[in-house]
Amino acid sequence: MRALIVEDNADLAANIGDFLEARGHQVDFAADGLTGLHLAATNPYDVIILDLMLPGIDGLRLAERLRRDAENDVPILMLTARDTLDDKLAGFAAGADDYLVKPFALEELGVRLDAITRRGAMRRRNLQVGDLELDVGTRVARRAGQKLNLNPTGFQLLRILMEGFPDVVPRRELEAVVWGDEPPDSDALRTHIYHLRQVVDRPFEKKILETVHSVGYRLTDDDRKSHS
Amino acid sequence: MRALIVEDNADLAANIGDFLEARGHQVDFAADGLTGLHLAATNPYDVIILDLMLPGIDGLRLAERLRRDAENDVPILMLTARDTLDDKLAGFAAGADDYLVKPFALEELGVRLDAITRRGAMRRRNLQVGDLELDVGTRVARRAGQKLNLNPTGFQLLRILMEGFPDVVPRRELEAVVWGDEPPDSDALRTHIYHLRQVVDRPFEKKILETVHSVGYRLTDDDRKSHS
DNA sequence: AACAGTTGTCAAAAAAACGTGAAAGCAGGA
DNA sequence: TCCTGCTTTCACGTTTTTTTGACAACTGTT
Repeated sequence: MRALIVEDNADLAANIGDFLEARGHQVDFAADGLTGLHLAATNPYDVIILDLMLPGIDGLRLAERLRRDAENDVPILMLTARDTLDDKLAGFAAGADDYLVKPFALEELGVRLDAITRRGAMRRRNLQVGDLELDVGTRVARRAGQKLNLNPTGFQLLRILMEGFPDVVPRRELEAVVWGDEPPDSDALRTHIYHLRQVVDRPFEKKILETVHSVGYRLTDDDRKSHS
Repeated sequence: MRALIVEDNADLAANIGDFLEARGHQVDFAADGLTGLHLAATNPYDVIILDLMLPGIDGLRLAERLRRDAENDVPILMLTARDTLDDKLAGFAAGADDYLVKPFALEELGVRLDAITRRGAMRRRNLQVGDLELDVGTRVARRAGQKLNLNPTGFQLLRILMEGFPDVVPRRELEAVVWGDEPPDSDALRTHIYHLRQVVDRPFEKKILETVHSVGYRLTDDDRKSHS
C-alpha cells in the first residue's frame, strides 16, 4: 500500500513513517502543503495522512483543492491538535475520511487507516469480470472455465484491472503496481500488456482487454463500438 | 439513506433518530443485539450505528458476525463510553468503520456518518447535460443512449464544458485544460472544437455546443436560437 | 456596405502512442 | 553448467491523435 505523510514535524513524520514501513507499506513524505499537494496530485496513493498545521498551504486547503480541483478521492486521515467541534466539522467538510486528535497511539492510527482504506480496495478473495475470474489467494485465473497461465506481472496487472473494472486504469497506476516508484526507462508496460493479451485474449473470441489511447487500459464486459 | 440504530438507551436512540430523520434519512431501531443482527442481515442499510454495550449479543460480536457470517460490508459506526486503546482496537478489529466515544456532539456523528458512507455512494462519477451524459471513470460519453467516440482532447473539453454548464467557459480555461500553461502558437482550439462537434453535434438534430463570440463556448440544454 | 477580428471547415503533415515479435538479460533450479 | 521461465530492451510498422495552414464564413461596428 502506498501512503503519503504530509507533516512538518520531522520527528512525528519519521515515527509514523517507521510504523507504516514496518507494516509493509511504501511511504512518501512532504514537509509542507505545496509539496504535499503536488505529490498527491501526481501519484496514486492509497491513503494520505495529513497534518492540518502546515507551512504554505494548510491541510484544510490542501484537502479542498485535492478534492475539488484535482477530483481526487483518495482517503484522507487528518491529524491535528485541535479538538473543538468546529475544527472537526471543518475537517470533514474539507473532505477528510477520518480525523484524529493529537496525541494519539500509533496503533489507533493504524486501525483507522485500515478502516478507511478497506472500503476502497475491498480486498476480495475472488474477482470476476464477465467470464473471467481470478482467485487472489491461489493466484489462479480462469476464463470460460479454462485455466490461464499467468506470470507474476501478468497476475498483478490483471488484478488491478479487475479491481478497477469497469473504469479505465491509467498507465501510471499500472506501472506503479509493477515497479513501485521507479518505472523502467523504456516503455516495458507495452510488452507486458502484449503478453497479458496473449494469455487472456488470444485464445478467445471476445477481446476483454481494451486500450484507451494515451490514458491506459480497461476491461470490458459488454462492448459495442459506435460510429466515429 | 437508510440507517439502523442499535442502542439500548432509549433516550439516546431517540435523539440520534430525530437528528437523522431531520436530515432526511429513514431510520430503524433495535434495542438489543439479536434484533439488531437480524435487522441488519435482512435489510439493505446504508449505515449502522452500533452501541457496544447491549443486552444479548454485544456490539463487537454483532459486528463480527455481520462481517464474517453474513458477509455484509455495510459501513458501521461504533458508539461507546469506553475510550481505552484496546477497546478501540477491538472495535476496528471487529469490522468498524469508525469509532466514536460518548459523549459526543450530534454534528460530529453526522459528518462521520457522511464520511464513511460517501465512499460507497460516490462510486460513480458521471455528468449529465440534457441527453448527453459522460462517465468520468470509464471515459464513456453517450448522447441519446448512443456511445460517442471521443479522443483524449475531446474528452477533456467536454468534461470542462459539462462541469461548467450552464455557464460559458472562456477560451483561456479550455486552453488551460488541454495544454496547461503554454498554449500553442496557432489557434488549435478551433480545430479541436470542430472535431468535438463532429462527434457530439453532427449526428444529432439538436446542437448542444454553442459559440459565444470572442468569449468561449458553452453547452445548452434548452435550445432556442434568436437572430435579429 | 465595408472593415477587422473571430470562427468554421477541411485536408494534409507531424507527432505521439501503440502492437508486435525477436532477442538479449536475468534469475533460480536441475 | 545448462536449462527454463520471466522480464526488459529494442526496432519496425501501424494506428490514433494533434497540429498546421489556407480559405471561406460569420460577427459586430463604423
